[in-house]
Amino acid sequence: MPDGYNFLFHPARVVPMLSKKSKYAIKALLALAEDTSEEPVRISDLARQEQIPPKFLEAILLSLRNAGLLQSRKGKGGGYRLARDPRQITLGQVVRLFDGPLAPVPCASQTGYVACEDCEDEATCGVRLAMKEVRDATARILDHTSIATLVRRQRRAG
Amino acid sequence: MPDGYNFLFHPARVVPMLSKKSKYAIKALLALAEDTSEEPVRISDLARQEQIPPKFLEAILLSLRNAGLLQSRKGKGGGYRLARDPRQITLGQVVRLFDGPLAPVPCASQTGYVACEDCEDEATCGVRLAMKEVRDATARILDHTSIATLVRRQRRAG
DNA sequence: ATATTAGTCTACCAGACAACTAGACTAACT
DNA sequence: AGTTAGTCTAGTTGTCTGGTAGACTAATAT
Repeated sequence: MPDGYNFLFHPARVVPMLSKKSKYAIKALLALAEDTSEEPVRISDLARQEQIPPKFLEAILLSLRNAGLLQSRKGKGGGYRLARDPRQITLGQVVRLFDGPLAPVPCASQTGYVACEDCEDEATCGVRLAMKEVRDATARILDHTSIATLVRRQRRAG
Repeated sequence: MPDGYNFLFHPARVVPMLSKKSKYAIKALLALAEDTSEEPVRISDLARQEQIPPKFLEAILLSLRNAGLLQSRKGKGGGYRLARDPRQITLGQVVRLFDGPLAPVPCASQTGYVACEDCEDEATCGVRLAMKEVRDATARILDHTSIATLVRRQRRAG
């Protein structure tokens, strides 16, 4: 991101907090939550439906499975399903899985605290205090928004 | 950031929302606001005091000057000073200058809106709605925290 | 004038990471 | 045995962060 960056040029964000992985993961979980049939959904079908590069989605779903959020089945009739109730899957879990801690700065993180070496006194550091506020606000939102919440909202809006 | 990333290893955050530039900029502004003497402060002095690589700080201060937040004077007795009241310099301004929009995702941004091409209907997109909440909360904090606020807080804590 | 001081500007660099892609492998069903 | 569909390893490409080096220019002091 150039320093004097002119927003009129509509450039894509360079340092997105939310990676494509997180975004695709949420979209995939949402699609799986909305799928009423009890049959597993194939990667290829999900990829086509949600406009996600198939091989990329494959890696994402695998991570979600390893994290215990999804179940998989191989072979014919196989695919992916949610491993638990959509109310029990929060955006906070997903975002932390793919993008790491929510805090803008490691010294303000709960789940991934790391001290900064250039800081004399953490207790009085203004940057840290402000960033802790941001982290707390972000966590409050993402940890209280579940896949079920999003399904409900989308139904209401659509 | 590896997907199954183990936080126990305390690795430095890989996708920080707050770049070193923003962090150093805030620390420099803070130091300048706390400097009571009316004389300009040299880059080299500021760099030593705040533990910032001098040539890197140089570029940062230049950006802040071009953005109208700092004044500079060349030659002997020269250096940098705040160009305006510390109450009129918010963290939001600084962070947007160096890191771009606050929104985690371009389609949720006020200052740098860009539509996402894989999204069918923006009004019903759950990801966007949640990220807009995050953006609004972040903006509420950073746009209402000024350099003067941080000075006050540090005094109280120290 | 001229030497010194101190900011300005351009250019460059290494390493890391995001966002994909290719292809071999393995389990399950028919 | 053959087909289907997930698993896993290993790239690739392009971009950005966090820095460094060095020439240039303006202001001040002598």
